[in-house]
Formats: sequence, C-alpha cells, structure tokens
Amino acid sequence: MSNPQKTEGETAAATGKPAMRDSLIAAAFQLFLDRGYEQTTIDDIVGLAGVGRRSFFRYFPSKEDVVFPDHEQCLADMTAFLQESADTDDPVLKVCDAARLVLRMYAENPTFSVQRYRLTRKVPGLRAYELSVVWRYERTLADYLRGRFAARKDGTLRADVVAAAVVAAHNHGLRSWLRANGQGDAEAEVDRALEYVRNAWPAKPQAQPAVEEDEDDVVVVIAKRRTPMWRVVRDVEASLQRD
Amino acid sequence: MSNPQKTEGETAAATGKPAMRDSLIAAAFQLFLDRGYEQTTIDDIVGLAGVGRRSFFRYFPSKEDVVFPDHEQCLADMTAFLQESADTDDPVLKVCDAARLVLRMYAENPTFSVQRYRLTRKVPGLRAYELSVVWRYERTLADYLRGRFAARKDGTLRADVVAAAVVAAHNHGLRSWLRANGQGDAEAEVDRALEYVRNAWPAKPQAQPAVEEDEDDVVVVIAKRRTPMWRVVRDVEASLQRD
DNA sequence: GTGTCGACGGTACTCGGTGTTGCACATCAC
DNA sequence: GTGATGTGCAACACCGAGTACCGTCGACAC
Repeated sequence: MSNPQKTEGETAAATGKPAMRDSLIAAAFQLFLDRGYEQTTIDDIVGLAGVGRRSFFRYFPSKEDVVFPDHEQCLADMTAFLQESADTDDPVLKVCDAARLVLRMYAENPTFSVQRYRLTRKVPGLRAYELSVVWRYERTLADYLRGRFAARKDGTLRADVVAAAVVAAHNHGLRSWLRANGQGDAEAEVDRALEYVRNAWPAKPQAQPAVEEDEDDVVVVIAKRRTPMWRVVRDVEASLQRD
Repeated sequence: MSNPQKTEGETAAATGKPAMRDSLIAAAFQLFLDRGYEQTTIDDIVGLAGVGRRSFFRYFPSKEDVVFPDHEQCLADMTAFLQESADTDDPVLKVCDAARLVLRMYAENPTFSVQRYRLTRKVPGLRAYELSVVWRYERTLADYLRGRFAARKDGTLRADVVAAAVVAAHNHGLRSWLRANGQGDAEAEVDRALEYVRNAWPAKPQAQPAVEEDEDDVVVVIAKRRTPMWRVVRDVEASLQRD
C-alpha cells in the first residue's frame, strides 16, 4: 500500500511503477470493496493487475494473505524487539510495548486498516485467518514470557494468561478505534487498556519494593494501610518466591 | 463416537447400525490417523463409509468439521448454562464453571481427544479451525461478562480481558493434560489454572479495610523467606487492622 | 556464442465445496 | 389396491482455490 515493502524495491525503482506485489494488493482491494471478497476470483485480480495468474501465488501463498500483507513483517519486528535487550526489568511492560508495535502498524494507514476491518468482520474466512495471525502474535509474546518466568512456580501458566490478557486488551482498544473509523487517539485507548492489565499483574512487588536480602534471608514489605489485603498477600507471595 | 448425538437416533435404533454421521466420523478418523489428514480426500472417506460423496456434506459443512463433531453441541450447552440463573453472585466464577463444561467434553473421550489433539497440532488448517472454535467460546463468555459488567467503568474491556484470561488458563490446563496422553487429573489441573486467574481479579475487588487515609500510615512486615504463607498473611492482616 | 539464474506466463491437474437431477422408499388420500 | 407427495441418498456436472510442470524472456557471466 502506501508504505511498500523495501525488499523488492529494485525493479520498482527502475521502472517507476509500483512493484507487482503492490499492484496486486491495490487491485485486490479495489475489487474486494467493490463486489465483495468471495465474489472476487483470483482471475479477476490478476486480470485487473495485468499479470499472470501464477504470479499472484508467487507473492501471496493464498487469497487471504493479500488482505494482510504487512503482518508477516510486523511479526518479525516483534520477535526482533523482544530479543533485543530481552532482560529488561519488567517483562509485562516489555510485552505491552511489543503489542504496541502492532497498533502502530494499523495506525500508519488508518483508511486501509478501517477498510480491512470492515472486510474482515463480514467474511468468515478472513476472520478465521485473522485469528490465526493473532494467535501467532500471542504465541510470540507467550514464548518470551515463558523465558522470563522460567524460574517462577507457575511460569508457563502465568506466561500464557498474561499474553492472552495483553492481546485481548490491545485488541479491545484497537477495535474500538477501528469502529470509530480511525478517528480518535488509538494510542491512548490502547494505553489505557494495557494499563488495566498491568494493574492486574503488578510489575514487581511494586508498591514499595523494599525487599531486603540479609544473612537471615528475610523479606521486608512496606505497605500502606489502605492497601487491599489481597494485594499485599500477592506481593508478599511473589517476594517469597525467588525469581 | 461413543457418545452419539441423539437427534437422529431413529434410523439408528431401527437398523441397529450407527447412524451415517457416526460412521462418517469413524471412517474419517481411521483414515486421518492412518495416512494423515491432508492425504485423505472426501472420496476416500465416503468410499470407506460406503456412502455417497454428497452425503458427507449433508452432515458436515466442511472437511474440518468432521474433526470437531461435538463442539457445536458444547457451545450450545455453554450458552444455556450462562443463561440459566445468570445473576449468580460472582460472574468470574460463573465463567470459570462454563469453561469447565468444555473440559468435561474433552474428558469424556480421552483417547479420542488425545488423537484429535495430535492431529490438530500437526495440520495448520485444523489449528486454524480450532482457533475459530475457541474464539466462539471466548466470545460467548465475553458477551456474558459484558452484561454483568455493564455498570462498571471499563465494563467491556474488563469482560474481554477476563474472558481471554479464563480461556487461556483453561486451555493451558487442558493442553497439559492432552500432552500427557490423557493421564492425570485434568479437572485438578484446570482448577488450579482457573484459580490463578480468579486471584488476579478477586471476586470483591476491594473489601476496603476502611482505614483512615494518612499518607504516612504504613505497615512494615519483616519475614523470613521460609516463613509459611499463612503466617505471613495472619501477621499482615493483624497489622493492617487498626489496633 | 553457451550456460545459468531468476522472474514471469500458460496449461493442466487435484481437490474441496455447491447445485441439480433422478431414484428408491415411506406416507397418506382415495 | 393406485397415485401424489415428500424425503434421504447417489450420481453427475460444475466452480474456484491452489499446485506442478514447463516454456519464455532477459540479465549476466565466461
């Protein structure tokens, strides 16, 4: 679309016209929005783009893939982001930031994202495809958290649940922005949603960390009287498990 | 299936042989396990079952559906369960119990469930189909929670996140049971996982101790790491209560 | 020149899924 | 009994996504 991948830019730079991949995307969306996804055949798309049928499948392994042309790159970006400085202090924060990468991708092309959203809501096949994409994001986050939570007692469980919650919160904010036709502040919306998740699983025994190691191996917890009991218990519990 | 649907039992009761639907499922799984899912065509299945090709699609709208023959019923059961006495005191508990319905369905046929699990892990198309099924469960739970959380500030967000967390916890326990070939106590595993989620969002969000607010009003607790949890809780609780 | 490599197009094929037709059989009116 | 109607199933034809194979053309070596 308006932000073409740079990987096959050579021929595009030489000829001046967009690369075949981009012209296929443009032709596909024009037809999808015009007559509907299922009413559009591959032959229609390649006919409009003026290329051979075989070329379509060279760039997109399936008809659904042309609807989500940038997710593969975003997934790679997320993986790279999680690998660089993987030892940040707060794993949940790191994962929230990784989720924000997806939001940014959507926010880069609001009109395109909104069009795709409406398409995806209508066509069951596209919804199923989107679910599998979301699942890959969630798996990426969960795998990262599993590494960070490896020392904990229920590390893998915690990783799976936190990843699911982060993805759900992110998607909640994203979808409300998409339903509003890309108006409003998507970042703020998602920030609020992610903050909600982060409050459920506090970063560190945060309130007042005040965990002092000593010869006698003690834990010191300082809490305000107002702090709800369940929260104190949880923080103490987290402190007692050496992570 | 050892638990055939009762809806078309008339002809089965008359002839004594399992209904066509069940014989199709049996033939399909026999071939899937023998030569693989993608290597098996619809013609193979109907040939083994001794029925016409068109009959397959009368009972299963797609090839994937024959792998998940009971989810439609389970989804209906869950919806009914959430509608009856929808005004229970704790919505999260209710949703956890609804998730347990799915576990029970899996636990009814351990060998079948394990076989299907292995199939689903291998075949991407089946994984995508399973994701769409899980998504429908999650939507059902989220819709229920939206109704219950309607009065809250971030009701829909909370509903989406809790539903996702519950589903993730349930699936975590379920999958670990499936990976163990159906050995062990699936119920206990899932109970533990769901309990973890319920701790993150406690039933009554705040049983405020109603302590006067004084910014400097803090409690200090010092405990050895080896101290039993119940004792720490007791001491903290005692300290938090105004003396 | 020849060899090779890579991008593209064309053709034929497999297979999932749908629509249609015709047959066998049961039921019911008469 | 006979004929009309409805239903479940098989057989056939058809569509479209996706794949395998091959052929073409241009770029670039040597």
